[in-house]
Amino acid sequence: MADITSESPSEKLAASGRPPHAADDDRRSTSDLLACIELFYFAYRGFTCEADSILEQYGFGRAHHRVLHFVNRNPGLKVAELLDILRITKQSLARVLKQLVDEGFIIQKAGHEDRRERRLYLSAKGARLTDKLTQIQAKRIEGALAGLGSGADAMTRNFLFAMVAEKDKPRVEALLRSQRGGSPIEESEDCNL
Amino acid sequence: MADITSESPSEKLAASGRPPHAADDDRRSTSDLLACIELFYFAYRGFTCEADSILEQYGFGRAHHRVLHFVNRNPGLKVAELLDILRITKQSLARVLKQLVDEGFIIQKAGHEDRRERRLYLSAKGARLTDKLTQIQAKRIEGALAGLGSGADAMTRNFLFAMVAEKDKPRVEALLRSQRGGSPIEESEDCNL
DNA sequence: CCAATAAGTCAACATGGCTGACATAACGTC
DNA sequence: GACGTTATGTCAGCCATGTTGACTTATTGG
Repeated sequence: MADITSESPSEKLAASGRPPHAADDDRRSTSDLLACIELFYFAYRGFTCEADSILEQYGFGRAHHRVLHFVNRNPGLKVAELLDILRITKQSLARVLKQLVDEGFIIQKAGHEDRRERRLYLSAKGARLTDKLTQIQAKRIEGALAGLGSGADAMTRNFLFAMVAEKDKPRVEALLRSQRGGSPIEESEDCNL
Repeated sequence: MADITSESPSEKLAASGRPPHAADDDRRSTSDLLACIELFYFAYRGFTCEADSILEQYGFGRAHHRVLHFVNRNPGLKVAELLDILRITKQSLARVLKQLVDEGFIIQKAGHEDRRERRLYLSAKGARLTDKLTQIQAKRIEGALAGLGSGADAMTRNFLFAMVAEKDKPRVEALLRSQRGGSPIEESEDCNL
């Protein structure tokens, strides 16, 4: 695969005829970082666009997708936890959550310990849609990783985690742990957000 | 650095007490891909949030940032080209572009060949703001790459490029090339989008 | 009984997408 | 020089999804 994004001196020379000069090497090449900034924007667009077009068929948007995703990943999630993950207001969440519940994609059950809580679960219908969305995004990521060498997998995850805002890192770490750990979030003692 | 995101069998065992079983290894672990999906969301949020808070001080949003960014990267950009990069309607662009021009962050000049064209440039003021935004994002990316091994740089760019939607790839490739190539977009013969 | 908590709801507003329709100026051609 | 095309700008209105503030309801626990 042609390495489109790299800026090795030889390629720089070959592609543009401009000789590399010392100023380009201020730590990491500014040009490379600029390329990353831009790529991140386009990559995120690529990441979401296929799922968006499926969601559109259901009259849903990306906000609905997020709810489906995190409920899928954390069955029995409390509304308050979801709010904390998404960092939006309950009014914003309510709008999309209500639709998802009304249309039977998400099921709410009162908590058995504390009946004020509404634990969120996917219905079969909700699981079907979520699976479809997940598969399309997983496929794209898998395809992207496939072209890269071994270790790309872990390196990419580490890069992405490092990009997460500091204040979000503990939460994201807990989410990843609980999900790959196996014990559902509602039954863990130490993961109650 | 603790590798938070990896799912090596040993860690899986240590973290959750759940033994790894064969079904986890369907090509790439589904759990790892799910983690990537989630990480991409949180990472993009981390990527944008600092810039967003600066923009807010100016009464601008992410839409303004995109315009500033691409004009900075492609001085003399035509409105039509910008529309094609952003994939939004001219009405949506007009709203933010008008603000940026009215407030003196962006300068429009009629093209010298075709005077219908409005070539876009940053004013000194616009360049100052854009630099501030770029620096904060570049710093975050640099920080994220710093923790990873050598080669993370190129691998990350390649991963991100691979995530770009197929229909966008030629355009993104051209953008990267023109910018690292050196010849400004308005003077190149073969890059006229 | 009562204060605190989890959740839901109503109203209003901002941003940034969208569509459709139309205006203006400049270009190029017949 | 008239005319069709192109590049851009603009008006009006709609939608999705974020925000704030205020208030209700059900439930918990002291």
